[in-house]
Order: sequence, then structure tokens, then C-alpha cells
Amino acid sequence: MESRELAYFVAVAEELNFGRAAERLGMAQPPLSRAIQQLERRLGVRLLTRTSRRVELTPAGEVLLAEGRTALTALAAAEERARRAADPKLVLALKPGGDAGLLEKILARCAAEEIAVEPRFCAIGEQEGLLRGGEADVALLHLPYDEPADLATEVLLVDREIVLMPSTHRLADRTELSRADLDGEEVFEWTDECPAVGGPIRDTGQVGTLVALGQFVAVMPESFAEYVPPNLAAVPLTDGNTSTVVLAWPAESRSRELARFVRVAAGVTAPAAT
Amino acid sequence: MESRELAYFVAVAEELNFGRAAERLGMAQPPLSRAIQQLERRLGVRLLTRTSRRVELTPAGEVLLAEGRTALTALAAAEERARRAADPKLVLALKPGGDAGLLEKILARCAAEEIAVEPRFCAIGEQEGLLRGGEADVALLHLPYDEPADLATEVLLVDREIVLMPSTHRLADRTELSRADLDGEEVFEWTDECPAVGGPIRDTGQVGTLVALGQFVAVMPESFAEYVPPNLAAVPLTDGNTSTVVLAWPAESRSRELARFVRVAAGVTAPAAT
DNA sequence: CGGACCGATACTCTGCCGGTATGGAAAGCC
DNA sequence: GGCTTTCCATACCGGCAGAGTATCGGTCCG
Repeated sequence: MESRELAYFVAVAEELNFGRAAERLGMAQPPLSRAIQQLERRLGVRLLTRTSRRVELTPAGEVLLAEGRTALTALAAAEERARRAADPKLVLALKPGGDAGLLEKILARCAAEEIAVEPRFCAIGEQEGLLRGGEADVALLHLPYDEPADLATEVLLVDREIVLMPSTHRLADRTELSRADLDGEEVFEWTDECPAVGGPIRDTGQVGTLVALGQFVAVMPESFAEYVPPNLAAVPLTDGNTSTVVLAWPAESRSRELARFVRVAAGVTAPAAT
Repeated sequence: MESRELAYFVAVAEELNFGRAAERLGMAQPPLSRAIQQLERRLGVRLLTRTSRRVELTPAGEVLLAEGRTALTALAAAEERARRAADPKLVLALKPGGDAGLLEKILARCAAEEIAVEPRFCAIGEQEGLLRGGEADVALLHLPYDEPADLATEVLLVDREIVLMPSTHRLADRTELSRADLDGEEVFEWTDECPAVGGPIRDTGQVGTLVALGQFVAVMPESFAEYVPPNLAAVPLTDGNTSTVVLAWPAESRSRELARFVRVAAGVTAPAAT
């Protein structure tokens, strides 16, 4: 199967409309229709049921959509990694403010060890996609918020949780809180969708802004407290989950540079050994 | 990147010779040369260093070879799974004799539950490849011999190890053995390469034959003892590893049929509940 | 130095891919 | 019920990418 055909199919399967899919692909509708027909003929399976009114996926189509997406990202990843293999620079994906104050130290140590590292900031929860897409070599994740499905990981540090709220909040003066104290509050759990703004939260700054606006209070790892602006208050949560900051990378990665980086970066939080 | 281009590159990278690669691909050499050049131009990276005498991989080429292989199998898997999604039959990969006597019971129970299962026998260690290639839905593996990297697994049973030897062997009358007793013997560990026949062992029958010939004694899970022919003897190993028979399937699999199958098959070895 | 090997280049051709125009079925509307 | 809208399929056509043949040019070897 040609990857082009598969990309066409994925577009149609996602849009469930040949016209829109063709537009998205930057082509006319008739050749797209033909390409899909040809694909179905080659596979010997009907992928879509078309009425003149609507397009639906057959079971085989559902399967091809799911598997096809991963195959296409694998393809893009191969391309991207090959392109980036030319220079030894490692790309480290992290969310803004998501470095738990470690980034500076990590970069300093890497500079000393002559490991070229380029931090790449991305939206919350996007790190894994960057790894899979080959756009990043290694990422900083926060367990259990991020789910590092089949990634290899190395723990950097373990954090308590804090509650972020406006400094004018009724609980802002407390020295610590428990979950029970948050009863009746609108609580944002850091990876939730955010109904108030109608879209996913993509950025720590966004969280801070929304907390300041009184939309909700946010539960997040303590290490974020370093970035708390003066109009917000951070109070430790006594019975919160612990949050773990880990390095994560594709388990099948065998790069020597990456191995060196992980060793050096993990050393940043290790007990000092002179 | 087109999958065709990538397949071309993988062929060249594996052969390290444009002529042979072209032959393998069923095409002439010049268009292949051009395709690779074009790929290099598009990626902006040199993938191969060509002297007029030999072709070598650059670091970027190494990366693209590794990543490209997995991308191509992902593509083939998508195609194969979509094709097979048309009928609900589940393909169960196992090595001949590798079912620990469970296959009959599993198939019987599945028939009763109206789950269509088709066993597919393959060479030793090939189960994982079949799963990745989309040619099988679920496999029987023997831990720790098979390494189910990123597969989901369900334990069926735990086995001791036995030593398989000719019935005329000096140790054949023993009721049990320890590792130390095997000192001085040529021992085959079930997944080793087999220098005596110059290739990998692909079949349990092959192992039996070679043991009968006195090439070596073989250490393998006890459940294989059911198939021991009369000219061979099987003696339990007291300090052997335990071998675990597991069901394995791609972790990302979300098929309802597969879930039912795993439940039913796992029930075969569960303590009877009336 | 001549031949073998092997990849690159030059040139030609064909088939596929994509474009435009149009058909035709189903649903909505007055 | 006919008109319009929507949306996928078919008919037809043109251009270019990809494949083939012939040949060149560099390198190793005897």
C-alpha cells in the first residue's frame, strides 16, 4: 500500500466527507474518490459505506483508520529522525514551566559534558506526540498526569502536590490543605479539559491566568510553585498524590548520545558525590 | 515521504549494492539510483556514501534504516489488519508443540463460546513478528525465552524446565537433574543458534531430531514433554528456570473479540469454578 | 593497461495521478 | 411534485513522475 493512499483514506475517514477531505488534502474531489475506490479494490475490503448523503466507516475502515494513523506517524517519525540524525543535537520536549527548576542545571551540565541539547517547549500532554513523531528525542513528563505508555523512563524527582489559587482566596492563608478542604471548589486537575474556555488547557501560563480569574483552583506539582506570580497563592496539599518528574524516551531508542544525556540529566537530582 | 521511496532505501541499505537491491525490487538499477538521490535531496541529508566500489550507510542512513523498517511493517500491518477485519476470525500464533497441551482445550472452549479462532503455527520466535505485522491477533509465548517487548500479556501457566536427551544417554535414567550435572554436555537452551546445523532452530521437531542424533541435550519447558517420542528421555531440572506460558497481543489492541478470547483462554488454566 | 564492477547520467516513453466538466441519487423546501 | 442543494461517481483529458535502455566514468585487480 502506498502511504499517499493511506493518508487520503485517513483524511476521508476523519472528515467523513470527500469534499472536505479533498480540500484538506489540497486536491480535487474526484481523484480522491477514485483513490479510495482503488484502495478498497486492492485491499479487497469495503472501507466506507457511502450513501449519497453521508459517509460511514465499516469495521475494516475503523481498523485501517486506527492502524493507519500510527503507521503514518511512524513514517513521519522515520523521516524526521533521519533528518535530525545529521547533527547530534538532542531535542528535549517539555511543557512551559514543566521542568521543576531542573532545566537550567541540566543544560549547564550538558554543556560541560559537551552534549548538545535543545529544549523544545510544547503544549501540555504533547510531549509524547513529539517523541512518537520523531520531533523530540527525550521528554520531561509528570507522572501520573502524563501517561508514558511504551516509553522508557528515568525518575528525576518526586514532588508533593500544591493547590494554586488567587491570593485573595478564602483558603490562601492556610499553611496546608487536604482534599476535603476543596469540597465545593471548582478544581482543575492539570490535565482535565477546561470547560470554562471551551478547549484543552495547553499551557501553564493559561492555568495561572484562569486561576487568577477565579475560574477554578488548580492542583499541580509543587515544583511549579517557583513560577507562581504574586497575585496567586500556592498551598501544599497534605493528602494529594505525589507527582513524579521523569525523563522519557522511545523504548527502542539505542542512541549513544541519548544514553549519555540521560545519565547526565539524572545526575542532576542524584545525591551529590564528590 | 512516499513509502515506495522508503522501501527502495531499505532494500539498498540492506544490500549495500544498488544492482542487487534493484534486482530484489524487480526494477532496473538507474531509476533506483535516482530515487535514492531524490530521497536524499528531499530529506536534505546524505544517507549513503558511495564510492564506485562500495556503498556504506551514513549515521542518518542507519537511523532511517532502523526507523524505516518499523514504519514499513506498521504500514503492512495496517493493511493486513484491515483486510482481516472483514471476518471476525482471530489468528493465534504459536510454535509447533508450543501450546503446552492447552490448544485443544482453548479451541474447544472458544467453539462453545462462538469465538472463531484459527491457530497459525510459525517458527520459534516468530510469533512477535506475526503480531507486529498484523498477521496474527494473539500469540502463545514462553517467557523468558520469548521477549514480549511492548506486548500486553496474560499468564496461562508456569512450568518447570526439563532436560531432553536420547534415551540411551548416561543421564537418561535419573529421576532429576541439576544444572551441575550438565557440565561437559553440549546444551541447547531452546532459543540459541544451533551451530551444528548452521542455522537457527525453527521447530520443536527439529530440536527432537537433533537431540536424538546426540548433537546436544536440550533444556526446555516441561509442557513439551508431552510430545517426547520414545527414543528420547525427559528428566526434570531441579534448579532450572521456571518457564511461563503467556498469551500476548499488541498492547494497543482494543478489539472486543480479542478481549473475549483472552478471557476464555485464560479460563482454561484457572482453578475450576462450578 | 585492459577488463570487470558498479554507480551516475542522458534520453525516451508510458502510465498514473490529478484536473475540469458533468452525471445521478437522495434529502429538503416551497 | 418539481426545484434546489448536497455529495459522491463517472467521463475525459493533459502533464509529469517514474521506469526502461544505452552509455559514461571512476576504481580495483590481474
